[in-house]
Amino acid sequence: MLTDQRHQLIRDRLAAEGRVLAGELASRFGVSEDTVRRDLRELAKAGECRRVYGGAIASAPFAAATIGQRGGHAVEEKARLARAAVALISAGQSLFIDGGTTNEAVARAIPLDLDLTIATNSLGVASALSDHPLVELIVLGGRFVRDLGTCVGADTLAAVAQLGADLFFLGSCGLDASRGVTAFDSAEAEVKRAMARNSAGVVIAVTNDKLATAAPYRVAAAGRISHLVVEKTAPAAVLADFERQGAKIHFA
Amino acid sequence: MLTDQRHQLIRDRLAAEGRVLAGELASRFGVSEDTVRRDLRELAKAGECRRVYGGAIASAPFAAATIGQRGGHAVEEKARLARAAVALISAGQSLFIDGGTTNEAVARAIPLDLDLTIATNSLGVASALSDHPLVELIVLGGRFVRDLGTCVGADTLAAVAQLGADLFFLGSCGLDASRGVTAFDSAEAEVKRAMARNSAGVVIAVTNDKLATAAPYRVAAAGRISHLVVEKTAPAAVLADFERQGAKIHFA
DNA sequence: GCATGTTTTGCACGTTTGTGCAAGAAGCAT
DNA sequence: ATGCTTCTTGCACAAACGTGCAAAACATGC
Repeated sequence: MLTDQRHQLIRDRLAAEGRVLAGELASRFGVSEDTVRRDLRELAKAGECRRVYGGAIASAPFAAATIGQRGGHAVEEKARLARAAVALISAGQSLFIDGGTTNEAVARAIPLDLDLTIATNSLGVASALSDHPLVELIVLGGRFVRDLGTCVGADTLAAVAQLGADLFFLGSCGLDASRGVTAFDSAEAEVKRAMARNSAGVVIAVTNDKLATAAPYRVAAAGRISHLVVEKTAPAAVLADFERQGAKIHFA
Repeated sequence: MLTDQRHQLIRDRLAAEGRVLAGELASRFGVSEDTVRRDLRELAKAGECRRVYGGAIASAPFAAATIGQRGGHAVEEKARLARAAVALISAGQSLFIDGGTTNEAVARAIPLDLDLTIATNSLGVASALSDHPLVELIVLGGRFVRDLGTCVGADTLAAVAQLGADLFFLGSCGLDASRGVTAFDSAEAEVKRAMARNSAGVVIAVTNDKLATAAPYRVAAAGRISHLVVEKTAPAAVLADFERQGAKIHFA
């Protein structure tokens, strides 16, 4: 990867999110953090960003415009979860990625130098992956549900049925050790079930607010979860229940 | 291999990808890296690219040309075309919308209070429509082609085959009265053909630079075009040819 | 036909640039 | 204050670079 190219991508990201993290960029570009830090130093010298501990933020005039817009603190938490989740992926694997903001964060966190085959029914995930040159992207079409940002229905199920994956990144609505993974919508749950059925492993990354909650429609038993990525502050008691049922716990 | 020939190929690649790698070109052309470097130095001297460590990137004036084409100054013209094209839509209709920046502009121009059923294989179109509350949106999945921003392949064709539409907004690569509508890619052309087959009317909105040009793969005969939306400055002679074959001309 | 000059290309050389690693300093958090 | 992460600096190594040179391909002139 060319140095200037990296600089441009950093600029893009600064424009999109207002701030960047050194570690995140490093894993994304497949280079060492030192290199990213050097890049950031150069951009800062050119006045394109301001260097801060941990990364850099877009310089003043621009920052005002975007940072307010996406001010959520959950954004950072989800990005952290996403980085931990991405660590479970190996080159050459094929993945299902479900919808939801956490999974969109996962898609954004996938390094550019990883060759993967990824099938998704989420528009947001597909968009996030559309600039990954090494990712073979398969869009699972169907009836688009606005509230979810994903496609569901018979067409989606048929498309999923034709595929298999090593890992399935399941966007969870509710997660409870006894009731398992649950969703708010029947058709959505059906698609998730199909993806789970055709995947070797199931990965779920959740923020604490989803833990120990349940929604009406059942997607999978807790025992089906291979990897559970949670915040450091997740309640240990809840995690122990999942762990007992075979899930490997990863802290972001 | 001739020197000028090599130069042209490098130019093409710069135009297509925005950057080139010295080593990559060397192995591709079967010459030494030194030769490629000499080529790049010459092109850089002529202002056609900027030399960077590892290769070269398209220089500013050129980058402006392509970026502008994809979203700079032509944007206003495309928005104007899009507004004129949208006027052809009636409430309650079902549409196919193809990929391309012009069609994305069409999608954005669709009023929020129109209830429609729209099927698209373009991520950009789908995203643009994802906030239209009254639009029933169907995503036509398949293998995603980065350069086109659309899905193609057997899955896409199968999805199209199940649907019918009143109007098909065809994103055209080349448009010529005798050769008809043409596309750059075989799989892309196939999807367009399927959409045209299942639609009552075909609408094409084009900027002047696409008129009277042709690409390798044939999509449909000129006689298949129901509505042609063009700029006010489009050459009358060309339009007359289409009109004779049954297309209704609309000026943006 | 042969010699000469020009252009192009590949190779060898030393130099520059970018990158990763290690060690120590500095910043942040608990 | 302690322990962690992140930062800077120096260093080493590999990749890419430019230059000079020689061989080959081609054209040109005698």
